[in-house]
Amino acid sequence: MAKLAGLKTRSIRGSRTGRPVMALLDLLGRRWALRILWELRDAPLTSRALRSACDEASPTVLQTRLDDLREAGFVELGEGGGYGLTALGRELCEMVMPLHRFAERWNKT
Amino acid sequence: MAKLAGLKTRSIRGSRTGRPVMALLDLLGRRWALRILWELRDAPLTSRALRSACDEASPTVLQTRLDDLREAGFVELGEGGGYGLTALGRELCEMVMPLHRFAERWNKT
DNA sequence: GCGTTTTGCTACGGTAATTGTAGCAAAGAG
DNA sequence: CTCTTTGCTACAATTACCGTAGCAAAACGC
Repeated sequence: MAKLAGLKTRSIRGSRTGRPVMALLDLLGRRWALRILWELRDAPLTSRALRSACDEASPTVLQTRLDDLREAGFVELGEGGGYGLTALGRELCEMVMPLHRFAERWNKT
Repeated sequence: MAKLAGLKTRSIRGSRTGRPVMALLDLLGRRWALRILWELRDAPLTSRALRSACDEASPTVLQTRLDDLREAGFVELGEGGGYGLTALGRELCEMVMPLHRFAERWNKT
């Protein structure tokens, strides 16, 4: 119910302001969203493997976020099982990648 | 208390895994974090102006997130009042900017 | 076939984060 | 002094999230 309620109250696409960026920032601002994109960066993972990669995060949120990302068209569930990035998702992931180098330098501040 | 509890349970820098990226993804994954960076992209804003820009978000979270971003060194409070990005924050913001164009295309999917 | 393992996914109670409204003290302007 | 605006906080209510356990279905081995 938490999932449905979340999907009802929040409007991913178009958001309240009508500006697409806001909707995207809203989606990426939810917990584990960026992390999931990050972990799927170079290979699809099964739901269980993804959970392990995400520091054993609760399957409840992971599933919810996976649904969000799937509805947004960034993630898809392969027919042979396992979650992977779509073409659009890979494109988005390309923008998240530079954060790696940045975080390294940031840590030394 | 929510703020202090948040800062206690979560460890922004270094995080649980020790990898800086995870700490950064964790920080940016909190609500309004990305949005705040976005709204401060080209000019400092007062706390009230920022609130208006963020769709009248609750000042409680905004303040908490502002503290988080300040502790991380991305945002600073100018002596004349008003929140602005630090040099590091501007650098990070440069990586968020491309999301704008991307979101426009994404909306047409 | 039958059991075992793994898949994606969900129920449930507890905890933490977020919301929304109201308001404070301090600093500046008139 | 009065009025406005600053950054910031209290408080209760709602929502999101966590952690454990477990389900049905599909794929394995035998």
